[in-house]
This record gives sequence, structure tokens and C-alpha cells, in this order.
Amino acid sequence: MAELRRHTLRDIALTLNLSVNTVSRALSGKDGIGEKTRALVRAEAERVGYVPNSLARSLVLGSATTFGLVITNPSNPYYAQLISGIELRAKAHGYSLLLVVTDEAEENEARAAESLLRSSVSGAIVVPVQGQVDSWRRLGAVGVPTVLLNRDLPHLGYRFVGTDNELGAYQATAHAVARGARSVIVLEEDLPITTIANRIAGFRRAMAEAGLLVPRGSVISVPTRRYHHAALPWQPEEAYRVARRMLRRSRLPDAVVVGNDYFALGLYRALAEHGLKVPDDLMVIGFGDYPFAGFLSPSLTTVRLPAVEVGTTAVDLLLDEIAGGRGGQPRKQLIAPTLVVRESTGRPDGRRPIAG
Amino acid sequence: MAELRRHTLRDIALTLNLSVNTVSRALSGKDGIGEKTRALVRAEAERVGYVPNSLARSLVLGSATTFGLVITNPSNPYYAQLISGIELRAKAHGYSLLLVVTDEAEENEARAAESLLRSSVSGAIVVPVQGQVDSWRRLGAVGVPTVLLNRDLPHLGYRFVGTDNELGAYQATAHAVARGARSVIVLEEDLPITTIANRIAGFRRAMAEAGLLVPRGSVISVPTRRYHHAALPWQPEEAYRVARRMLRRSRLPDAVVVGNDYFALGLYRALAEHGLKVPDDLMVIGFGDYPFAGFLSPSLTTVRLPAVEVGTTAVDLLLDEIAGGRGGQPRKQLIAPTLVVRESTGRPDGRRPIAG
DNA sequence: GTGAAAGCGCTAACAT
DNA sequence: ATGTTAGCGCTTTCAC
Repeated sequence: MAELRRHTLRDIALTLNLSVNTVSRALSGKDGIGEKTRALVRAEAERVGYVPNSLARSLVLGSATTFGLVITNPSNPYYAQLISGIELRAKAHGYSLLLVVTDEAEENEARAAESLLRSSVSGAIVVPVQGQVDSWRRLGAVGVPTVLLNRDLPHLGYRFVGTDNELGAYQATAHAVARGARSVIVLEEDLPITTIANRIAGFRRAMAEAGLLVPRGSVISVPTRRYHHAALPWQPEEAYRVARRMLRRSRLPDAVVVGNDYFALGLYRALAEHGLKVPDDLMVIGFGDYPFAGFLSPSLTTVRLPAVEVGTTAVDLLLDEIAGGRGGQPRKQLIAPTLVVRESTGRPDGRRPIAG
Repeated sequence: MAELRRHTLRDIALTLNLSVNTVSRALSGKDGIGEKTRALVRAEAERVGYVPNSLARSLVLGSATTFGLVITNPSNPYYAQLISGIELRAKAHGYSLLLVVTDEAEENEARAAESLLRSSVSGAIVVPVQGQVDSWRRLGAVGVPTVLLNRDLPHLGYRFVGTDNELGAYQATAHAVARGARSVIVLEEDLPITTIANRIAGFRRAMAEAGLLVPRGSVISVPTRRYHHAALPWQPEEAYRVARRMLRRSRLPDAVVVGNDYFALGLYRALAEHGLKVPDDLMVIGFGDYPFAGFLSPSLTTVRLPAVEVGTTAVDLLLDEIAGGRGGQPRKQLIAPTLVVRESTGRPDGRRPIAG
């Protein structure tokens, strides 16, 4: 069926005594071709196992049916889900995915941008590192539709889809307050990204609305960046260290909101070692609703992030731009997260919550 | 710097009054070119922000500098790590990554194979679904070097890299036995893949060596396949259900070896609900050493899988084949996992183990 | 309804 | 050391 060299349109044309052109149109479903001819060509293509050469096709057309996907770290469960969602949607529309991992490093980002350019991707979905270097301007400049994910770079004017992190942190904090917390501490990654700035803003808003003070030191950074290596999970450990220091130093807060569910793991351990009980001594609220969150003990109240929805929206925006549309939609789209209440913030009804 | 149309070799040739060919060689670092000319060309390329068109290059050369990576489910932490590792290594050698997700479905697999073919990838790394359909033969048939990951298809003759699952399960079981277990139960996914068959074999070997019986029903399937949807984490929940049934029915085993750490979460919950203590009433051993394993309470003894090593080895094999080498290495390469002992199998020293 | 010709941007072979 | 020619496999334009 298939030999060592791939068959081309020319091969089929030759055996059928047709022109390459005719074969091309027969297979691409264009009209202006006899039904018998079309059937003939299709049969022969089938027989020899013809597979079109996308390189040639894309070269003529000026762009490949490929989307570039630039992610900081696929080992983050949130991004893993995102990748699946994006791949599924892209595939459904006939696009392949070129995956580039930046590992939160600007150097990689510059190379990633060039890689997408070289490959003539027809669109790009990018989680930018948000550093000093501007690696993504060129994509737009040469006409590659680009959508930013989760971290905005407003000056580029690209469309943006992300989670409403401000709202998420607000919900988390407000929930803690509603359950009686008067002092709340936030544990966040030390990345200089808007994601985190927004969460802190949400936290402050909730506190302000409740008329609660936010003393200095209420937002604690967990140093993770220098450990960034996409293949390694480092976060619970680092959060554990930071949490231990926190428990030694300060007066105990009533609740801790952490930047991701891994942090909650480290915090849980530190608290256990100090003989503190969650939620009785201290409430914990996570971010992410990672697969394990509902199965910890106590199960973790956490902000579920709409990873798949964010991903598919990004693809849709790209498809829309490729189709020429800029259908009046706003540049910036924020998708609301959902607070999933579990045991780590108390169980007022006395029953064990259902895992989610 | 960059305008809407990308610059080509021709553009540079025109402005410098050189032939396209000369420019090409100047930039590609071939010799037989004047140093001044080369400098001139490079400067101009830099000035206009020249980016080579890989489509054209690959079309001429017959294959793209791209590897196809076919994964069943990126939301599995093991595969997430694998992806990172592969991407890093491939990138270091100048290869991009075309990612295709199969979601354990044969239909997707057939389409995936064709997608790689269309894109003229220069190599493929594949985690096959191991179903009835033979989607991967054609790749090899048209000369695309292909490496199978984790699940072998020996009849294809492709190189294979994977984890030594037999050994992993053996270690896990032997460890439980060494800690006093006389009856051991295995909870595995219901996928018809060699991975799982091998683990069961390892389990049986350990039991046999210890002179222990393996009664019927010692291997329990957790139905996950029908839920397969790469973007959704379903496993703890399913394992929880199965574990609950197990606890109602049978006499209590001394230890349970589970197919992945998610299952351990479900099992933990079921045990807690039955008022059973780990490890005192029952030991639990996981598979995967997912990032949370060391932070559960009790922390989970588990088989750490060499995801990154498997991934980079796969890339190296591909590079080797592309370089023409088939350097006498065996077709099949198994990398040994490591048992990480933590609290869930008892703490003979009475001290809390360190998280890993 | 079908064919011939041109060209996408690049590299390789063969000039000079 | 540089230029010319040809061609990778496909689609588009324009004849017939």
C-alpha cells in the first residue's frame, strides 16, 4: 500500500493520464470536474494511500494549518488541562498544534516567537512570561493572529482571554470572612505577573469591603521562580518552608489563601507539624481545584479555574480572526472562576462535603 | 524592522546585488563564501529581521525539523512531565514539537498518524493506544523514524523506551511483604495495555517469591476508560467507588498497590470512611510519585517513574536514527523506577519521613 | 471539464 | 567565490 517514497499528486496524475491540476481539484473537492473523473481520482488516491504534503500546500498558501501554543509549564495541572482543551478544539477545526514550553524564561520566549514565525503558524496562543523583553510584537506585525492567555500585554493590542483572578481571590477571601475570619494571609508565587497582582487586588477588595485591616506582611511570596523547571514539581516543598517560617513568626491568621493547590499541601504539612487543625484553628483556601483537592483531608476549599473554557475560547478567537471577523467582541475576555467549598473552611452543616 | 510581508532570501539578494544562492549559503554557514560577503549578508538579514521559512526549507529537504509527539492524556502528571522533558531535549537539538492527543481512542490515533505524515515530521514519539487498529505501521513504511513510549508494539520493530513496570510493581509488592503484608490487592486501570499486564506480572512474581497466595479477585479494575477525556480528572473518584465496594465485600487485605497516585487518594478516603488507619490497618502503595504524594497524610509510599529520563531517551533514539546510526543498542529499553518509601507503609524508625 | 504554466521560498548541482 | 538552473509538491490563473 505505502512504499518508501510518499505518493504525490503527480504520481496519481501519471497513472491516470490526467494533469496534476485535475487531480488536485478532484481531491480538494472543488467543482468544475466530472463526477467520473473525481471518483476515479479518489479511488486511485485511496489505493496508493495518498497523503497530501502540507509543507507544499502551506508554502503556496503562505501559512500552515497549525497553531503555535506557547506555555510556561505543562506540569502545572492547570496548563495540562488547558493544553488538552486547546488541542481538542484546534483539531476539530483541522489545525495541528506546535507546542513550545518557555519555563518562565524570557530567553526561551524569544526563541519561541521565532520558531512560530519560521513555521508559518496561522495563529498563536501565548502565555507570556511578562518580562522586560517584547518577544511577541513581531507575530502581530507580520500578520499572525495572536491571542494572549491568562497574562495580558495590553500595549500589544492582542486579544486576551483569561481567568478573572481578581474575582477568584475576592470570592476566596470573602468566603473566609463570611466564615468568621478577621485576619487573612495570602501566599503567592513570586512571579512578576498580572495574574498575581490581580489576585492580591481581589484579596484587598474583599478585606476592604468587610472593613478589615490588611497589615504589612499579609501577602507572602513563595520563591518558586528560581526553581522553575517545567519537569519538576517544586511547589509544595517551597510553600512548606515559607509556611513554617510564617507560623514561627507572626500571630496566627484566621485564614490563609494560597496561590495554588500545591501550596495548600505544603501549608497543610506545616500546620500539622505545629499541631494546628484545619479548619478549626485556621482555614485554608486554594486556587486551581487540582484533581487531588477534593481528596485531601480535610478536603480543600478552592477556586476552580475554568481551564478548558479559557483554552477553547482562545481557539475560537483565533478562528474568528482568521476568518476575517473581529466581530465586535471586546479585546479582553475574563472568565469567572468558581469557588468550591469543602472542609478546609469549616463545615457548618456538620456533614462531610461531597468531593468535586 | 519587520513589515507585514516576511522578508525572503530574494529580498536580501536584491538589495545586496547578490544571487539568492549566495545569500542562502552565507546565512546557513556553508563555506565557499567571502568573509566580507558573509558579514554583509548577515548584517542585512539582521537589519530586516529575516526569518527563514521552514516550510520551503523542509519541502526541499523532504522533512521538517519537527518531531511528532502523540500522547494519550497530558493531564496525567506523568505525561505532563514527559512532555516537558521531550520538548526541552528536542528544542536543544533544533526540533519543534507537533503535539497530538489521542485520549485513548483509536479513531484519534488513525487521524494522528495521518497528521504526522502530512506534516512530514522527521520523527515520531508515540504512546500507542494498543487497540486493534494498526495506525503506526505507515510511519515506518515511509521512512519516518518512530519510537514507542511506555507501550510496546513489538511486531512493528520500532524502538521502544519505557518504564520497567514489572519491576516497579515487584518492588512495591515486595516492600509491602517485607513490612509484613501477607495478602495484597492491586487496583489498576481497566485499560488493555501492556503497562498494566506487566505490573500485574511483577505483583505476582513478588507474591510467588514470598510464597504467598494470590487468590482470585486480587486484581481489581477501576473503570476509567469510558470516562477518558483528557481535560478531566476522574480517577480519584472512580477509585474511591471501587475501593468502597472492595471494603464492603472482602476480607481486608494487608496492603493495596494502586496503579497511580490518584487512585491512592480515592482509597484513602474510602478507608477513612470505614474508620481504617493507614498504615496500621492497611498499607497503601502508589504509582507515579505525583507531586502531592509526599504531602498527603499519611504521606504516600509510591513507585517513582522516570518520566523525564524516558522522554529524553526517546528523543535521543530518534536523533540517533536520523543520524543514520542504529548503534547496536537494543530495540527495547526499560528504565527502572524507584520505590519511594514514606508513611503509608509504616514508619519503622518512628520518625516522620522527609517529603520527596 | 481539463490542461499548461507560473510560482510559493528554499537548497543542491552544476556552472563560471 | 559567486551565479544559474532545476526542482521539492502543491495551488492559482488562465487557456482551451
